[in-house]
Amino acid sequence: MQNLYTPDFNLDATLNSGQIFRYYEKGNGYVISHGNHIFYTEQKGNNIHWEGTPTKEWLSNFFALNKNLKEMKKEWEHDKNLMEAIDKNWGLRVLRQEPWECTIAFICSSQSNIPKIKKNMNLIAQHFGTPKILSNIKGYEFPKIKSINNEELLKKCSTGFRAKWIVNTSNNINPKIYEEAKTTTYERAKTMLKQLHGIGDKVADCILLFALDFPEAFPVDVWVERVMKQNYKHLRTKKLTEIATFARKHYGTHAGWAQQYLFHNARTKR
DNA sequence: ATCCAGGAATTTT
DNA sequence: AAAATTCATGGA
Repeated sequence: MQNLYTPDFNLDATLNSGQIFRYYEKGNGYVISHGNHIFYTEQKGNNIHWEGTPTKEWLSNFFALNKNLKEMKKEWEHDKNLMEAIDKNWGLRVLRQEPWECTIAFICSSQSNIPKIKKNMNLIAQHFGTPKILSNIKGYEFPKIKSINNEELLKKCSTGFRAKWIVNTSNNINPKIYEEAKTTTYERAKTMLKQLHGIGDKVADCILLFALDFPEAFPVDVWVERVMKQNYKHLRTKKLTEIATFARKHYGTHAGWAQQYLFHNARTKR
């Protein structure tokens, strides 16, 4: 296995915080399928070991190792509740995903839950994607853009009423949308994504944050809504978009990372 | 404005 | 054990 130095990194918290869905536990680590890549990885202290298709460069980018968590934490020191969430899950990182897979995952996420999204994504990869087997590591490449276009088959993936959104988006998406979105402003990129079927404010923010390098995007789902309203009483009467706007100002350029800590902490505590 | 779509997970009774 | 509720988008 190859080795990668990963300071301030928590593989368990990162994978289990509802960002990616095609992975399973194996041995002391995980088998992860994402985009075209399949690999096994496990963490030992400040290093991860891995084997599979990715290069070291791809993995470093995927795990967003260039981001400085200690600096982010400093910017958020005024927020006591966030400090608690961070300390409990130190090393949780926002991954840099392959945008198409991320798009489909979060269209599936609407009115759903993490175990079910995992089921949807694994079935979609099995039905529409290509199997990839590296000795004892088994996974699927995620189907290419435009190829997820059979509504009947999508319904067999338990996607329910989202099946037609996926077909519609798959057929109508401009493959260059991601490159274009990356080079424009947060607001404009969000507007572009929301043209697609099944993508509203929350799903758009997830794609911006998890795949398009907009760390300020602050997706507000019920968990985050609850925790924000609890921590900031003046938000109790506000709408979701107002909460998101407040949070982007309040937490700054990496508000989305703060969101990821708040979300994971809210879901795992008790 | 309000209701519903499909469905596993979660919470309440 | 069984019943009610959860959950984000778009269309009626």
